[in-house]
Amino acid sequence: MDIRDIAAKSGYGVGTVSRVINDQPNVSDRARERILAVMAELGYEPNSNARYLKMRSQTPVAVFVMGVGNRMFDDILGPLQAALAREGEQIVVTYLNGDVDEVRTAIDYQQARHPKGMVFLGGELESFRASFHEIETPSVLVTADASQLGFANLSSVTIDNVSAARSAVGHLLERGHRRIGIVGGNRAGGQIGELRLRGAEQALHEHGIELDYERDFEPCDFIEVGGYEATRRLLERSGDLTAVFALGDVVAFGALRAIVDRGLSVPGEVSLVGFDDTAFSQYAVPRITTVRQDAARLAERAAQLLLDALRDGSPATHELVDFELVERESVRSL
Amino acid sequence: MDIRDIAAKSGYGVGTVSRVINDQPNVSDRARERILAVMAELGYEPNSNARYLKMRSQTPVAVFVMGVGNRMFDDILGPLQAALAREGEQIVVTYLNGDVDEVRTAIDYQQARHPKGMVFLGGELESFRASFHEIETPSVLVTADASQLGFANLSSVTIDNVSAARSAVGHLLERGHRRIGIVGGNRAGGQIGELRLRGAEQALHEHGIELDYERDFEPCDFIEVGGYEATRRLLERSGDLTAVFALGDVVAFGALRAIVDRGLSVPGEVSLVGFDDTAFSQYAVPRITTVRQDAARLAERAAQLLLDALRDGSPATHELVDFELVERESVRSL
DNA sequence: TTCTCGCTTGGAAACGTTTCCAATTCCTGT
DNA sequence: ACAGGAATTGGAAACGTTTCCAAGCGAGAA
Repeated sequence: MDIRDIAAKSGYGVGTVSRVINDQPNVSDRARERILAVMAELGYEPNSNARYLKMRSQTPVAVFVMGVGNRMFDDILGPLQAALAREGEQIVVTYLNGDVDEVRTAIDYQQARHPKGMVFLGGELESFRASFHEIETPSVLVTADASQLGFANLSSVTIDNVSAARSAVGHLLERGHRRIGIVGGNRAGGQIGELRLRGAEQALHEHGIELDYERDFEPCDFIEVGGYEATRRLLERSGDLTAVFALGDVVAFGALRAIVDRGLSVPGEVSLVGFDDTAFSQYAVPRITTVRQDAARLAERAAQLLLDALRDGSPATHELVDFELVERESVRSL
Repeated sequence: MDIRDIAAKSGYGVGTVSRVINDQPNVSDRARERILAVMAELGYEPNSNARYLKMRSQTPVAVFVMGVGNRMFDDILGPLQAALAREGEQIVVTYLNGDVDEVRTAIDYQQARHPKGMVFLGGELESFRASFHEIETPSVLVTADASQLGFANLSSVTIDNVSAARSAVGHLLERGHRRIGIVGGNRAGGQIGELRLRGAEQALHEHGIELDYERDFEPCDFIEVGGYEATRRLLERSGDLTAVFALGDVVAFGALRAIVDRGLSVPGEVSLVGFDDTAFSQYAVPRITTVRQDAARLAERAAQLLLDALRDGSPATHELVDFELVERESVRSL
């Protein structure tokens, strides 16, 4: 069924029908009414491919979520969608679980549809350096720092991960902790993990302690089981740890369980600080001290950056949003 | 840039170029090579709108996630994407957070693009009865029961929620609990909550107890804060509760916190059982007894049903997958 | 040489829209 | 009654592909 069918049946021309469909002026009420009626009667649906073809218009903003199961991303996704929707921009999200080929395919696929813009949630972007440099679609990285990654063509909004991690570990240090284990940040070298690790190292260094990677650091993916296993190994290796810094709340969740499984209590024997301030750290028993990354604000700024680029063609920008150490119940003073 | 530009520059006709693009036979190696070279040189990218228009082909499978932040959905999404990808089907996911208008818009939008198929994750479908009846795109509901909802045109895969809930509450009953509070399932009447509630009621009934909705039931959304608030209210109202059944693990997470905040211990003073078996219940302290809903299997079956419908036009089917009560540490025998 | 047959190739038509321009109709003021 | 302008309308052209049919070509058979 065609716009021509509608035209024929309604007695008007295709031009008029098209104008009705697109809510354009210069159509008499009579015509509009009649045409709408016929469309309803025939159950007509415009063909969006033809439409997009003709309008040279683009498909909605494509959002890529790098890693499923990290609550932080869920928290960002909602506000992001809301902020974009407010300006009439639809989003289409693709979930990626890290496999390089999969990511490539997905990005290529979406790129081929010429999305208006793209948003990347999450950090394991290193392997895509090559593909990313070619991107000219307005794009923003959320939670990862494009400038540090060397993508001058992409915007990004993130917190200062190294400072944030430094303050988290600093907090532990101020409370008298000296033997601090660090868990999270995956081996492959995700940017986020790396930056947070660097912050931790700095804090330690400022207190005259050099981080012993071999002994006090255990990498893992940002997923509960990763945190659990990594912490288990860490604890096994160095029993004298008095605190654990998890590079993400999901990881902290696993860590908490691992600590308890070892017969230790939090914060009684081992203190724990997380990162992100997702629902987990707010509701866990005990409530977890963590670094708050404001998901809503991140999302909002990302949306704004994208919108700016879409509307005025604003150049790629890098933006930092504030973080905040939120003290709860999982850290004990020594 | 056009397929015609490629044709002109390569010295071949558009037909041949098109055949090269689509990897079709009947093209000499010489031609193929030359055309590929020109395409690379000019950085040509086929216009997918034109292509889809002409091929009357459809956009990828659209997945709708009804409610962001419920870990269960994340757990399903990964395997679902994987299973579909294995058969070459891409997915595009839309996140919905329950607002009726938003859902309508999103579904309309995706429908207009004529997706090959659709998948709905989650249950608050009641308000869309009208729209759903008109769907003729192969679609499957995951986690919700299409037949009970009266959508003969949709497939669905789910567990038997009422039996599962019955066994969960039965477990509590067998352990001697008599004063059981139920929390979760939202007021608006999501199917899932309703079914689980019914199962709980049955179990109680079988033990000669009639559920007092006013006193022992507190509805809430499937989100941590909902579980927290609802449980707080419940506990305030009836202090003699000896167990709480949360209609979802996320809810149980909030419930656990609320119980502890009241100075009660789990399972010492209050036992807790959840539903879903997401990472939360496995890693929580204490580990939560819950009803296992096999996310991977759910996803796999859903993918298969959809694929069948896509390939052979198999009719809508309703499928049940097994559930399992997994006993952990949050239930005490009285 | 001539015929056939199979592989390549070219290009017009079609997919379902929007857009633009020209044509028509309808008012309004004189 | 009529001119002139505004509002409405019709329909051809164009968007960038794929598809189909006809045509070209060469090689092997007769």
